[in-house]
Amino acid sequence: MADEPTTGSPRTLKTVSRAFDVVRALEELDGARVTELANHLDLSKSVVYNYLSTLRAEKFVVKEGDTYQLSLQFLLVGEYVRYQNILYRIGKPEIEELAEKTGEYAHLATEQHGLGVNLYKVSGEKAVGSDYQVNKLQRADYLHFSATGKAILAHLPKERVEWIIDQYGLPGKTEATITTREELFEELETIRDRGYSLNDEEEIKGLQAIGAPVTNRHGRVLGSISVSGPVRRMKQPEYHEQLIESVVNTANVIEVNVNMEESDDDFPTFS
Amino acid sequence: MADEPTTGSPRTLKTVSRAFDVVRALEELDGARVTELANHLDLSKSVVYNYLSTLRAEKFVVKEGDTYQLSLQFLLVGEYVRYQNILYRIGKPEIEELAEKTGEYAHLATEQHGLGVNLYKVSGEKAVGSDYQVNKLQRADYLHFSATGKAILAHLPKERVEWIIDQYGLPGKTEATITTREELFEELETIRDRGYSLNDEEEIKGLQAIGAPVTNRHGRVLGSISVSGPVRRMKQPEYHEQLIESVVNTANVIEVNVNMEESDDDFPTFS
DNA sequence: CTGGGCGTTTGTCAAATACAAACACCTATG
DNA sequence: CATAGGTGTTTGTATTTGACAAACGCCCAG
Repeated sequence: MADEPTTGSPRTLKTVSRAFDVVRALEELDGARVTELANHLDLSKSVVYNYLSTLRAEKFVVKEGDTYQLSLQFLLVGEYVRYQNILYRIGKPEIEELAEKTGEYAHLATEQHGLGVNLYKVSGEKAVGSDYQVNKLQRADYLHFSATGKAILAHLPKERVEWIIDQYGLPGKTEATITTREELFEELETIRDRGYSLNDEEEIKGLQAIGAPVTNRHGRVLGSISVSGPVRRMKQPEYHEQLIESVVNTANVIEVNVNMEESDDDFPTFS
Repeated sequence: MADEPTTGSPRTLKTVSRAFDVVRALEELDGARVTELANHLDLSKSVVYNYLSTLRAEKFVVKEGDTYQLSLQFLLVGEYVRYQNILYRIGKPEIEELAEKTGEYAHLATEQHGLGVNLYKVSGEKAVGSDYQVNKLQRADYLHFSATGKAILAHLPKERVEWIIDQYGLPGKTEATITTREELFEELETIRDRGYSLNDEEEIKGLQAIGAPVTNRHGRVLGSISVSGPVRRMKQPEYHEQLIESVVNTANVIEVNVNMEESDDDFPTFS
């Protein structure tokens, strides 16, 4: 209705965007019926019905009785994407070993669209937490308040970090969260200097994490790893040093293996 | 299999379908550039460019240099969908225990759109196979030649089984695969009678699997589990009986727990 | 310096979608 | 048992919106 000037650059297809609005709504509502979705999205029933029918024909949505749900197709495609990721393929067993050795939670993360995504999580023996925490990869989250995130930020080009901050800001999570540019850039330099990152109750009160980046041979950061646990335990001096050693060492092992494999990866895709 | 005349009941949105064509092409090609995709999909460059831009704006695609890839967004949504599935939430730890106890591969599967989807896999100590096999959930596959699939089919309404056969046929995979309706329906009755299913080299030569269904209190089948291993080992009489016992027992435990949690309404399922 | 490859942008017309209203179906309830 | 109000689904139609080809700018190799 309002005359949007035909926005110059990339012409975005509204029909496709709306399809993903439907997907997001189905996620938010944990499945929904036609009318419910129509209200939620401010579209007419018939339009929503057509989107759902199409998504269903594409097998990304299932209908159970009268309610529509996202289908496991997302999981299948998602697992494919994860398996394509070299950091995941190489890092997974190493992270498992790290969790076993330290007994703490271990994480493998990467960056996408300026946010952090966990590729894999394992909990060691000492790690106690809700089943939910361990089993669910939560949504993409800010990079500036996690150990994995800060390790990544520290090795991203400065202009990219600036872009990310412009895009998402630096929202606080606890009293310890870094929320200003200057502080953050200082922190990132410290991280680069000492080779590991620390999340000192900046995300969750009582939780500390130690992270280290994984970069490829060209200096590009592929992602990062971390271990985390209760501050009380994590802060004991000798234990702390030991953990840093383990994390940095594991990151190093992954790095070497990734770079050995990636030499073949520079070829253009065949046919 | 022929195209439907456009005038039909559910009006399907071509723009949305094409967006998913792009997604599938990106999966097939392991990422691609604009021109490559345009050729692959028989669309003009500019059109493909617009689809990619839109998918990127929606964060389901990332651009690395000049090549476009599916993003981890699929994994995040997929993990959400999996976690929504009660069979996964309840079954996962039980399947892990089953794999540990038996030492074999253990699977947790469900049905969607008439095909089988693995929700979870674990490999026990004795199970040796390629890393790939274990780590990757492959695409949705036929139900009629796996132990999990047959256990599911055996407890689906007959008309639904008919629909599935009409839709996908009964393609052979090995010499042992069941490829006729009559044989299959007989087999399904046997499975119902004895309470477990057997895949005797019907999918992969040399591999046997034992499966059992998980149904809810209304008799609707939610999915199934299985263990699998080399025929030589699996066929040893006492071991065989022991495995059946373990599988049926685990399925039962999951069933009880699911039904305790599922106090609410349930709808009959359609595709 | 030049040609051909690429990704991106633009103008235009036809096609594909949004909308509302009608339809069919349920299941509560007076 | 009929009716009212709630679904999901279908249809006709106006027009928004996406498809196309051609042009643009860029980069690299010959």
